[in-house]
Amino acid sequence: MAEGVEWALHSCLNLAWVGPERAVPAAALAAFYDLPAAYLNKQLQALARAGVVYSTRGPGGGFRLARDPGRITLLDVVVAIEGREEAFQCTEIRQRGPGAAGAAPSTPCLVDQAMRRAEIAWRTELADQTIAELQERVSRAAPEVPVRARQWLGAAP
Amino acid sequence: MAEGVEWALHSCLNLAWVGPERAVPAAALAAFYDLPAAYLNKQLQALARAGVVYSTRGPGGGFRLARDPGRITLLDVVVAIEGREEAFQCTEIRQRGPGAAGAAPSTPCLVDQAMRRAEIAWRTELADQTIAELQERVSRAAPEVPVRARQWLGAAP
DNA sequence: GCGAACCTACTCGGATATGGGATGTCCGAGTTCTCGTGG
DNA sequence: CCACGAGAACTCGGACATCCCATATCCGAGTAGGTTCGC
Repeated sequence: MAEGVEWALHSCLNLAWVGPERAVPAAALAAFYDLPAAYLNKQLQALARAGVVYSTRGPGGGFRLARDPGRITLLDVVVAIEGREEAFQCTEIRQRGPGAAGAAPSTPCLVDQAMRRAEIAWRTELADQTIAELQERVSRAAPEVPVRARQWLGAAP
Repeated sequence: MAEGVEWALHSCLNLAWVGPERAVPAAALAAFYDLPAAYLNKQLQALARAGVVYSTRGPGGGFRLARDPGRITLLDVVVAIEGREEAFQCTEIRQRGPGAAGAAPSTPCLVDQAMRRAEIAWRTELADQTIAELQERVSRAAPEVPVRARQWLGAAP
C-alpha cells in the first residue's frame, strides 16, 4: 500500500484538530512531521479531488476539511489516495487457453467472488471508522497531541 | 495486488482437481490458461517455499498440493505470493519532526491500529475459505470444469 | 543375457533484463495583501 | 486623507525526473528413464 495513505490520514487528523475555520498550508503539515512538502502536497491534491478537503490558494490559503470529521471515513481517505478500483483484479484467465470451455461462462468467477468477499470486509471495516472517532481515541490516550497540533498548525500568522 | 495471486489460486484449484497422486508440470498449468510458463513457475516456487505445494524435478515431476484442499486457505496462497508483511506499513511519522513530543510515545499509533483492524478483517475472511470449499462451489455451478481440468492436466503421459 | 555406466530428455530453481507505477522535485497559475502614488 | 493600481509574496496545481518492485525471460542444477557397451 502506498506510503501516502499514512501521510494523508495523519494530515486529516491534524486538519481536524485545527478545525475548518483556518486553512493550513501543505508546507506546514509537511514540516510538522518532517515530510517532503511537495509530495505531501500531491497527496492533499488527491484528497481535494475526492472532495475530502477544500483547497484555497494565495496567502492565508491551504487545506481545510470539507465536512465534519464524523462524516469522513477512513475509506474515504484511502480511496482518495489509492484509487477506487479494487486491489484484486480478476482478469478472467479461466476464459483463456484450452481451459476455457469455448463458450462464454454463465457463472461468475468464483475465485473473484471469494477475493471480493474479503475485500468487502476490509472496506466495511474502514468505512465504519471516522476521523472523529480517531480524534476521540487520541484525545483519551494522549491529550497533549491535539494541543501541540493546534499550537503548531493553527497559530495565527 | 500482484496478478500472480490470481494465477496461483486458479493453479491450486487445478492441482486440487488432479489430486495429490500425480504431479503436474508448471508448463502444463501455464498452457491450460495460456500463461507465461516461466513466470508461473516462479509463483509456484513461492507456493513451494510456503509449504502449500510439493515440487518434484525430473521427468514425471511437477507440482502437487502439499496437504488436503480442506486445509489450504486462500490466505495461505495469498501470503505465499504477496509475502507475510501487512499491506499498510506504519512508519511512525508521528515520532518525527516538531509533531513528536520529544519523548517516545507510550501509546501505540492509533492510525496504525485502525488500519490493522481492517486488515485483520480481510485476512480473517480469507482464512475462512479453503480450496476445498471453492472446489465444491465450482462443482455445483459448472460440473464440466473439473472434468476438463483432469482431462487436460491429469492425462497419463 | 545381464548389469552397469552413460546419455538424453525433462523439470524445477535461481540469476538476470525490462517496464510501469509510486516517489520525489520543480516551476507556472492564481489569489491576497501591501505599498506607493495621485487626486 | 482616501482611492486606486501595480507589485510582491504566498500557496496550490500540474508537468517533469528518479527509483523500486512486479513482470518477464533465460540458462544451469538435478532427476528419472532409456540405451548402449562390456562382460
